Amino acid sequence: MIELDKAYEASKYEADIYQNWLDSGYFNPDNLGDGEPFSIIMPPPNVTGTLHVGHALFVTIQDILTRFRRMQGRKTLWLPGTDHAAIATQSKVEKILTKEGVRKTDLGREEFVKRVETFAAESRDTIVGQIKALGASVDWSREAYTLDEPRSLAVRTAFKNMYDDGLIYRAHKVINWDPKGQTVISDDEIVHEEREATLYTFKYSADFPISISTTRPETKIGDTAVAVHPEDARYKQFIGQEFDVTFAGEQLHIKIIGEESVDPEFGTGALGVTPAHSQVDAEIGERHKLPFKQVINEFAKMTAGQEGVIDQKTTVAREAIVEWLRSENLLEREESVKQNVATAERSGGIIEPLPKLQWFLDVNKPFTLKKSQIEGIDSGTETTLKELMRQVVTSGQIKIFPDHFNKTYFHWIDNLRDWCISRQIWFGHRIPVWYKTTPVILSGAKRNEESDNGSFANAQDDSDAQDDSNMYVGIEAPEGEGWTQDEDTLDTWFSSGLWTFSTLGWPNETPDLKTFHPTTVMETGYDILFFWVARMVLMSGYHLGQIPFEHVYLHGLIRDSKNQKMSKSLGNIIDPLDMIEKYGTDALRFALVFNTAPGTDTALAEDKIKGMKHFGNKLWNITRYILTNISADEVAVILSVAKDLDSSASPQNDKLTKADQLILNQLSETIESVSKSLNVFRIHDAAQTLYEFVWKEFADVYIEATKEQIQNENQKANTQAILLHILLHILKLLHPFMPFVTEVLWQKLREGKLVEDKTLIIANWPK
RNA sequence: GGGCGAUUAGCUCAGCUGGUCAGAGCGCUUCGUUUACACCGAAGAUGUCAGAGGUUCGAAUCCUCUAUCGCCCACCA
Repeated sequence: MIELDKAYEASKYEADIYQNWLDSGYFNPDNLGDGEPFSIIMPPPNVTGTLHVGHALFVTIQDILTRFRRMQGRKTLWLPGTDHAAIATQSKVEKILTKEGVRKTDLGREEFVKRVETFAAESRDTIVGQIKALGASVDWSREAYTLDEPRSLAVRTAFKNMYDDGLIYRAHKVINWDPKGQTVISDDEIVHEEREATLYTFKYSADFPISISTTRPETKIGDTAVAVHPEDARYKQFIGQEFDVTFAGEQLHIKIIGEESVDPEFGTGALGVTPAHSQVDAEIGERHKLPFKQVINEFAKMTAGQEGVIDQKTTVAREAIVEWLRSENLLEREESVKQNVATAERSGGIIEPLPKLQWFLDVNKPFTLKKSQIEGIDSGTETTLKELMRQVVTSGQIKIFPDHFNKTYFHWIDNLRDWCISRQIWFGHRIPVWYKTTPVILSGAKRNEESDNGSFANAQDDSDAQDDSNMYVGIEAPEGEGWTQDEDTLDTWFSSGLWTFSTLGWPNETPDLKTFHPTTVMETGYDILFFWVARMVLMSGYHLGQIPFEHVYLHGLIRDSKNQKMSKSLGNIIDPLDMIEKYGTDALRFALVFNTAPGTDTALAEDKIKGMKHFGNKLWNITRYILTNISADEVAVILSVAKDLDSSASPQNDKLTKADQLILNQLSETIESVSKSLNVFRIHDAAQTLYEFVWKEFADVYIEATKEQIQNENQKANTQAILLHILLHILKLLHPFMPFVTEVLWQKLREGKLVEDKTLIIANWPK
């Protein structure tokens, strides 16, 4: 019969097996039957380098779900892709250039973007190679990239549609400026770091009646009001009064206002309001129609104040102002406090709130949803993006798993503000807006009477931005001379939000879109529930009137064996390719899903992967044992007996021994349990069940029993048939988890004419 | 400040809708060179399931509180 090596050596087979799968064409749903469609769009890895174990985890989970459904006869699509990851990729390339002593401004925009594209292309190739190494059964013929031409068309179309509906607008607002990265970023790209700070309490000037407290005295140059609680007996009498003071050489006009939001218990109970340099103060400023006085520029330097303050970094100016307060005897108190400082996730720069002209997506503005398949929102009725995002989860149309993330999702939506979608970086989707004249650089632009009256030149004011004839918003560039495209690019999550349908051909009404959208499952990390999952819901709801996916499966983060985050600096990174080389892909895959719960972080030790390699080897040797106990001339008989086993759930064969009956029962229980678990995404349960069945019930008990049974001529054929019967089922059941070793063994059985199906990929899932 | 989650064998964790749920992997101890596998097999040790109340015929599993840890969100200047 067929000879097997004593041990399974994964590296000997994996590459060939994967190539055979590709050649079979079965990763492409066009080559499958007309079963019920099943689709997963792969969360596109960033083209910033190579894959880590986190990627290996999501590839494994998605591949398990995909292979399971394909074997069940569903018309299965798993569509792969990569993400241009605007800021992340740009800064990566900038770092590389810096090492070469080159700055991006030396290259110019066009040349720089070309460099980034080259880097992205190489990175993409690496990533594709790794995804293949992991055994992903994706349809490469449909591979997408967030910045390729079809996706660009989708982005421009989406922008245009939302602009026409008044959801995308351009406005001069206080935004999160990253002085290090020189771009605006959204609320979600901010991370708060707790730091020690000094809270200073002082008066602007000796004749000012109220003391205020702040950790940032330098911003007080931009104060235009002092807010107190309207019921505060200490200050009530001042509300409505206005004062002119000289503060550190700067003339300030301060109005005393009553604000419910001011806490009388904190500090002096009075808040110096700096509308231009604080998100909160900006809101107060809006409510009270206060002037916005900008005193800090894009480089975090002061644009006002006396000598020693103006043109200085904010931190230097702070010292200077405190010094001045001391010398003027205005400083009343200094105390140490803990403070949350907003920093940019990517660059680490400290966020400087600034008023700037940017593009926003309005999440609260009502619009009419023309064609709706959203439960609870009828076609032609009004809704808002926020309501839409909430509704699809409330109604249960989208099911999030594990379900406690529902609460997190709602919590985020409740706190959601308009999304700033423009970025001052070069790499990305250029905003599809053109201006008749070159837009002015807005550095240092002040929001005051002057600027509103025209010093912005071409820059539109909030109110009339929508209908300015000098501006053109379109899918393609406008005809005629003298048009200049907006310099900014879009937040990478804008294009990512379109991912479930831009990958399927939208805005064209393609067969793919019709067949596979809404997609069946979105499988991704819980850490990007807000960034991405919510944005996809928003975009799909708005543009298609559909949910983007029926199920959301959130996986946890992979940590090291000591439960620490993996990072280069800790040197505890587990490289999936190393593991594949050492233990084989199947071992890595099984280790990643074995004994882990969805949505929970998991520790991964190399020992665990090693252990799972042993499991693959066990399977190998089980097959080896069975093959050595079947001779070629027995095959026909064995197959005919095995066929009988297949045809009835509980064979009434009176020759069956107790051991035979037991294992057959255990098999049907295992089949039922595994299918059930996979149906509800309990992958770890399914993995555990299979492990137990294969090793404990089949190998340790039944196979041991067969060593005697097979000597008995009465039982021999039966025993051989049952061994084969169980083995075939195990290979099928285990295939989604360990695709390589199961396929190798399947092919061996095929050589021995023990199975007919050409490949396990489309073998029938056991029932 | 608000929210979410965790606390189960030495380590890492699984235990879905309460009743073979006290488990798995790794590690550990002893024994075993039987032609599937030493990447193995057999036998074995370790846990008042964080603590305190409560619901129940019955709770690791549901409720309340407490403690510790982790994460997310947030404008206390």
